[in-house]
Amino acid sequence: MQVLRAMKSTSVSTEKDRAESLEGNQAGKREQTKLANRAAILEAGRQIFAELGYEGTTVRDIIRRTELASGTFYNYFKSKEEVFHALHDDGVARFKPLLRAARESAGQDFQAFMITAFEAYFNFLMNDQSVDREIAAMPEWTRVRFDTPESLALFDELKGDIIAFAAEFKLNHVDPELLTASCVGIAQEIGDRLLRGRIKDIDAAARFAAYFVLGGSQRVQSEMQV
Amino acid sequence: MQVLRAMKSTSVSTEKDRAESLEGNQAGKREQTKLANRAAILEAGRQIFAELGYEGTTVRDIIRRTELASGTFYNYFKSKEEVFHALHDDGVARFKPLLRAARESAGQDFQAFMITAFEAYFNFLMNDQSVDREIAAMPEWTRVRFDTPESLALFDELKGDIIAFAAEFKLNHVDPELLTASCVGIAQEIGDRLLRGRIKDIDAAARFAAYFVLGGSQRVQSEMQV
DNA sequence: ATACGATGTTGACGCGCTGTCAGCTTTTCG
DNA sequence: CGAAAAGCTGACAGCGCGTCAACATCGTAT
Repeated sequence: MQVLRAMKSTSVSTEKDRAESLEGNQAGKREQTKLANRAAILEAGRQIFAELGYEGTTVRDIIRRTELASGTFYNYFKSKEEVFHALHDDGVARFKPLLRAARESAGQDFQAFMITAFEAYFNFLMNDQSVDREIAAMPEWTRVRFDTPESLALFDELKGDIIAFAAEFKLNHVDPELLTASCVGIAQEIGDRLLRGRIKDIDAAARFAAYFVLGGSQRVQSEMQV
Repeated sequence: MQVLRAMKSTSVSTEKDRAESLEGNQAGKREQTKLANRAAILEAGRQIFAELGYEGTTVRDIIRRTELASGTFYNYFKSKEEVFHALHDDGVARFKPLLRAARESAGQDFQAFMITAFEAYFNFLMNDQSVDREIAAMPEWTRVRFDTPESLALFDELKGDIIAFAAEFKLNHVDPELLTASCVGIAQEIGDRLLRGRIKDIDAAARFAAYFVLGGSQRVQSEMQV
């Protein structure tokens, strides 16, 4: 049985847009079911991953939560990994505009960019219904991390921004790759602690990270004393 | 068939010590085979994980590389995850003394500690036969990360060191948890790039990281211009 | 030396997941 | 409307999982 009007309202946004864009036009029924099935699988996957963790879920678990037959799954995805990648990429796509907004609101102000960007990331982490959020928050010892092309594109975009600011501030001896990597590493580790509740204050964390990137622990010291 | 004198010379060091310490004494034969079996499984696991990746390997793959029967595996480990954790912990145990050496050689010099510690970590990553090294170097999109109690203990030790230096330098407004987390994040991301060959110069990377932690991008700029 | 209990090993078994494919249903289009 | 294309279905063979009754080996008491 195919899934026609499945998709709960919680469905993944970018994917939903994809569906709706064809729905308005009188798309062929075939086209519609394909979109609906894909969306149903993704939504089921999002739920199951959140419940069972990445390792714990099976393709069968996902498909069982839809009205589709097991074989149909493989018309849309090769494996659970591909489902997760699609969900992950969707999250990245949702975050991208937030990063762009941070850059635009900051103008030439490197410090403002850093604070806004870290804030945007941490808020996104804590509030967006992304798979990564659910997964990372699980009390597991073994975790997964994903480097999709979409992730790498985001990294490159951030690197581009950082290169621009570095040029502005004559940081010509600072390797942009290393600098960007460090920012990402910091965001990851601090984000992880936020998700696990070991740290509560999102804004303080963002300021810490931003000052740290700009001037290291010394700068943090001078800025954080109220 | 039990494995008595299995262990290749490449076997995991800490575990090997455990075996040899009992071998010298006239340990019971039972005791010996237990150690040898455990070691054989670990060594087989190390190889297979390196060949097939974490996700790709099965308990059967591991046991097939030993002379043991499948049921025996479960007398020693609950799952492949537990094998990996043991291998991982072993790596952590091998790294720990290197970190201690860095702290002792640095005396009261925070900068020296940071440089030596990052150098030690990056060299360890690139040269030690750890599972993590092999795994991280694989061209996968999906990766695993492990937070074992052993890892957390290492983190706490590092945090303790950092707290000591922070007190020395009156960094009383710098949250040690966040600072340590940032160091770890930087080490992870840069280490990853070293493993994947995107970056070559280990010492330059260590200096970058150390200066970055101390004084952020500005400090890197002023220190790295030869 | 022998015998017996304890300890550990073995591999076959039932179960569930994987990915496939022949057959069937639905859609498209002339 | 009818034929061809598209795609859904679920049964199936293959394999990994964790278990366990039967068996082998070791330690120990006599």
